[in-house]
Amino acid sequence: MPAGSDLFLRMAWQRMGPSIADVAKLAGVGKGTVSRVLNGRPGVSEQTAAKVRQAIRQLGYTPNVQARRLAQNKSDLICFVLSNRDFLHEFHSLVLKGVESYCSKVGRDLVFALWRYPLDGNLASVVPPRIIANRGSVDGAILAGANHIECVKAISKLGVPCVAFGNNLIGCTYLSEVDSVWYDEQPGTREAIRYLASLGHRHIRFAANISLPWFARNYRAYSEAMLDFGLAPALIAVNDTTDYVEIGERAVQELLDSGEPTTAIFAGNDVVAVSVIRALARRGLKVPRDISVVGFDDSPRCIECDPKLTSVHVPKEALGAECARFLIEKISAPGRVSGARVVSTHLVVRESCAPPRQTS
Amino acid sequence: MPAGSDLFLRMAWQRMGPSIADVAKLAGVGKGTVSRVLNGRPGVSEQTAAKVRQAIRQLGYTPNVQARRLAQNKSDLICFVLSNRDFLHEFHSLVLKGVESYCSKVGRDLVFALWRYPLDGNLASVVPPRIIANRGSVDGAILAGANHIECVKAISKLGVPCVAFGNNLIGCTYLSEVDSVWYDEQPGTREAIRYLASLGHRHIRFAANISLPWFARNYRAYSEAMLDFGLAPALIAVNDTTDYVEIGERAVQELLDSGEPTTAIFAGNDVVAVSVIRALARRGLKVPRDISVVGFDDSPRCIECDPKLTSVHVPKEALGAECARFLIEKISAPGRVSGARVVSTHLVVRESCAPPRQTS
DNA sequence: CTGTTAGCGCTTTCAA
DNA sequence: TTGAAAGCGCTAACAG
Repeated sequence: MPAGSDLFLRMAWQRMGPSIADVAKLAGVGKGTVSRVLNGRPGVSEQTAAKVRQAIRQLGYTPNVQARRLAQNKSDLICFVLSNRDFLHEFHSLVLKGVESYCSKVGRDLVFALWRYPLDGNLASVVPPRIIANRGSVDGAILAGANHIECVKAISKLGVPCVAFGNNLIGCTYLSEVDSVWYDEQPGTREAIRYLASLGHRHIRFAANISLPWFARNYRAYSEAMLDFGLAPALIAVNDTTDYVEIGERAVQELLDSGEPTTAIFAGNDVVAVSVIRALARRGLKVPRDISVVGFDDSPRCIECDPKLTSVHVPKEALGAECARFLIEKISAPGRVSGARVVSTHLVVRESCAPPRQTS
Repeated sequence: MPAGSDLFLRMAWQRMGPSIADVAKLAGVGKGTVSRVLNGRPGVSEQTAAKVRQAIRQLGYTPNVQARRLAQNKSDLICFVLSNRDFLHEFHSLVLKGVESYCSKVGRDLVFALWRYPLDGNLASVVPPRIIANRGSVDGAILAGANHIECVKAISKLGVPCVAFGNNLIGCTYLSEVDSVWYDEQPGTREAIRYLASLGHRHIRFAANISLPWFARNYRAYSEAMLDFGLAPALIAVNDTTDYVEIGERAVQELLDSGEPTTAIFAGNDVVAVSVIRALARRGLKVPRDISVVGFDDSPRCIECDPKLTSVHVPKEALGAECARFLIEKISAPGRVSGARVVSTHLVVRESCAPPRQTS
C-alpha cells in the first residue's frame, strides 16, 4: 500500500479523504491537538481550537471510524439478533424501532442479523452469528425473536455483553436466569378479566397452545386473575400446532363440540383472536353479540378487523428501548448491572366485547 | 494505552484476545505468514499452514475486525436505510430479509438505520443518516422505504455507493434516473385483468390514491392492460388521504353513490382491498358473489381474511436480494455497473373473484 | 515459500 | 496547553 503523506496524491489514489495529519499540518498544530478538539476533550485553548475547526472545514475532513475503533478497541455497534423467526413480524418490527430510537439517540449504530438453530437445547451444532463471534465486531447484542436459554448463556460466555427478550425464551425457569427484558402479562390480563367480569361474564375461556412458553405465561396470568375474581379458569388447549390461525379455528371447533357454556374467549394473541372471530362467524356466531373476544398484543390488525379487537397492549417500542438501555449500561459498566427488567401491559378496549347474551 | 506485547498481561488488562503476533510467535513464523493463512492466500506450504492453524486453535485466536478494516480501508458493512416509514411493515420486512440472506451469503453484515426527512424535495434541511456520513462506516447503502430522488442523488454524490428501491421513489421521472431496483407491476396486473376478463368481467374499476406514485404506476399498468383487452379503464380516485383503510372505505362509498355498473374492483394494494371488502360487507354486498376484488402485493393478510384475497404477488425477498447483489457489484466494480434492475410480478388466484352476477 | 517492515488513521501517554 | 511518539492489530509490498 503506497504511503502518500500528500493529500492530493492520496485522494487520487483512492477515495480516502484527508486524515487527521492533514488537518494538523494545515492548522499548524500536532495530531494530538486535533484529536482533542475532535473529541471535545479539555486542554485546548479556544484560539487553537478555532484554527483546527477552520482547517477541518476547509478540508472537508471527517474522522475515519475504523481507525478510531481500532485505537479505542470498541465499535459503537450494537447487534440486533432476530432468532428463529422467518422475518420481522409487526411485534419485532416495533421492538426494533424502539432499539433503533434509543441507539441513535446515544450515537450507536445497529447491526441486524438473523440467527437460526434448533430450539431443543442441544448446543452441539449451534454456532453463534458470525458477527457476534468476530471479536470486536460489535460491542454487544440484543437477542430478540425466540431463543433457547442455553444459547443466550453461550453468547454471554463468549464475553459478548448481551440482553435477551424474555418472553420468548425457551427453557427459562425464572425471570433473571439471564439478563433480559420482559413484558409483564399480569396487569393487562387482570384488567381484561376485570373488564369482562364487570360486563357480567362468568364463563371466560383461554384459547392457545400452552406448550409454547409465552402462551403458558399468559395462561398462568389468566388463571390467577380468574381465581382472584372468584371465577373458574378454563382452557381450550390446541397444543399440537404452532400455526396461530389454526389454533383459533380448532379452538372454536373444540369449544362448540364440547358444549360447555362460554360467554367470552381470551385468546393467546391477536392472530388467534381474529381467527376465532372468523371461525365463529362461519358458524353463525357474531362477536360481540353472541360471544365476547379479547386478544393479546394489541397489534395493528386490532383496528383492521371487524369488530375492532379489544386487546392487551404490549409496549413493544418501550421494550426495545429498555433492551437497548440495559445493554448499553452493561457495556459501559461491565459486571455492575444484571438481572431482569420488566415493562407493563394494559387493556385497550375496542368493540369485541359486550355483556353476555341473555340465554333465557 | 499500555503496550503489553505479552499475551497474558494484555488479556488481564482488557478483554482483548491474542493477536496475530502471538499466533506467529507460538507457531514460530512471521506475522505475514499467519495473515496469509488466515485469508486463504496462496504461497504457504501445507506444513507451516498446519502449524499456524494449530497455534490459532491453541490460543483461541479470532481476528480483530476493526484492524483488518482499517488496513484494507473497507468495512464489509452494508447499510439498510428505511426512509420515511414509521417502522418495518411486512413489505419491507421481507425486503430486508432478502437483503440479509444475500449479504450473509457473501459474508457482509448489515447495518439498520432509519431516516426521516420532508419528502418535498427541498434538500436544504436534509442531513444524511450519521452512519452514511461517517467516512468508512459502511461500504454502501440500500435506500428502502420512500425516498425523494434528490436525496438519493445527494447520497451518491457523497461518494457512498447506493441502490434505491425504485417503486417508492418520489420525483423520479424514468427508471434509470438513479441506480435502483423495481418490481414491474405490468405482468401481474395484466394477468389479473386477463383473469377477470376470462371470468366475464367487463366493468373493472381501479381504486386508489393516484397522487401517490406507486399507485399511479399501478393505475397506468391497469389502464394499459384494460385497453389491450378492449375494456374501458375507470378510476375510483380517493386522492385526499394516504390512509389505505380510508381509501378503501371511501372508494366503496363513491362507487355505490355513483351507481356506475361495476362487477370487479382492482385495489391499489391489499390493505385497500381488504378495506373494500369490509366496506362492501357493511352494505350487504358479498365478495365474490356480488362483486369481485383483487389486491396488489400478496401480503400475509391475503390468507388471513375471508374470502382469501386474490392478489398480484410482488417478490419482496427477491427484490431485496437484487438490491444487495446490485450494490455489492457497484462496490466491487465502481463505475462499471449502473441503471435499473427489475423483478417481475404475477397473479395469485384465491377466493375473492367469481364470474359477475347475472343482473337479469 | 517466508520473514521483515512500513504503513492504515486515530488515541493516548509523556515530556516539554 | 501542546507536540512528539508509541501503539491499536492487521495487510501488503519487498527482499530474501
